[in-house]
Amino acid sequence: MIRLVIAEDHQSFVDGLRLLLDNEENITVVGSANNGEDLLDILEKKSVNVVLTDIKMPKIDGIAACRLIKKSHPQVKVIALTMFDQDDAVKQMLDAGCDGYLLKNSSLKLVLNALETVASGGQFFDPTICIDDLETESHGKQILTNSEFEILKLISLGKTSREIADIRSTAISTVERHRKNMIGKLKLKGANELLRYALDKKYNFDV
Amino acid sequence: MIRLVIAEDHQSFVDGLRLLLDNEENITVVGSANNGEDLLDILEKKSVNVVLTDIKMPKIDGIAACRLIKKSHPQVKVIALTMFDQDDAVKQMLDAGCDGYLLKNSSLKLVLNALETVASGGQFFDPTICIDDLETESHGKQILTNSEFEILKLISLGKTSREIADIRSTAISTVERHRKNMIGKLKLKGANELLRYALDKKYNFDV
DNA sequence: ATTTCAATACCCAGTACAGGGTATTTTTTT
DNA sequence: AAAAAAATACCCTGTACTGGGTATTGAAAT
Repeated sequence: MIRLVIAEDHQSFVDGLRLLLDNEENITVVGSANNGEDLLDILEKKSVNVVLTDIKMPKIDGIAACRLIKKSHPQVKVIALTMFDQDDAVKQMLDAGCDGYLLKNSSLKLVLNALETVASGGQFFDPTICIDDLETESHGKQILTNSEFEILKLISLGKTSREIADIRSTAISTVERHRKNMIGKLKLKGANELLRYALDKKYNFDV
Repeated sequence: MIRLVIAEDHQSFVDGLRLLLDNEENITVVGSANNGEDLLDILEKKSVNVVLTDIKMPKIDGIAACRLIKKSHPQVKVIALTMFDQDDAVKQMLDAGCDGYLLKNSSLKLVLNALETVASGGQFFDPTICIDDLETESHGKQILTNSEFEILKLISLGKTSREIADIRSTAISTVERHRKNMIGKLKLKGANELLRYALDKKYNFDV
């Protein structure tokens, strides 16, 4: 029997997943949290085998939470959830000792597969995330060029293309071109996702 | 002698503050961190009296960090730093047991005052943050109407107005109207800030 | 020495949203 | 029952950005 806790800051995602997993006989969702602090609280109070946790969460993020869990409850298996295929985040999560990772848009079947695999002592890594890239640190890293990275940082600060162009003393068209290129190579959809990606990336600006 | 650690996301702020405090004889900055995890690490390794910490930080935020510090090192004094006068955050920080809070644009004099006050066992709260408002919980809270709040959540999930209209079975124009009203009453500028606000607010969706 | 890549910059068409105004209906308050 | 607040929906104009395409320049790689 898998006794699962879901930690994810979007409650609707939690609700949806709970609903899907309710039909599974060998899985009980014993609790859910919207942040790392609540997750750790649940671990103190209930008997849990597997934790499915978002990487980016308020209060204590998935990486820090995983580290703390592996220290205090080493028998608990941890599977990371990520929105994007972010090498750095996944790498840090692996470093924190997680037992698997999934993209948030994974099929239910894949989720079940992952849960059962880690519950029985294995590891499960979403096939669409390429581990080889993770090993060759330098390779997966330099996706963005210097200008792109610089612009990404400004985007994360809430600047518009107009403002970024002024700051960098270039034409707006150039900034827009860089945005488009980033959206293309990161496989994002629109300005919103780029902003979200930029905000997410701040995790790694200091690494 | 005050043995201080500064924890703050923006390194430039840390550098600036370090420089200012270097001239103070009774204060030694024994370390600095850009995230909560590193902050806790420093506490393990060095002898520290006072921690000056940002509330919003990667990995482990200031509130969670404060709680953990007060558990493991109850003698260490914690002062919170906030960019804005954010009632909820300050309230949670107080709840976590912090000994004071400052706005980031405080004068050096105020910072020194705060450091010395808490180091000698007192509490120091930035006078421009009104505690009275903090008590009357209901007061500052119900700014957004139900529909607005619902739409804000969908915005935080990255939905466009078109998608939100579909989900809620209303016209796009209605969603756009709610967006405009929110931007107006929250004094924001544009879709980006609304998205950032929506993402920020997730701190409180679960409170 | 030549190819390749990054950075720069422009064009056009189309979408998403802001910022303004207004109007109708339903619900809540009084 | 009347007044106020919330939710709904539409108008128009302007801005920001996407999704295409293309071209020039300098630096790095081969």
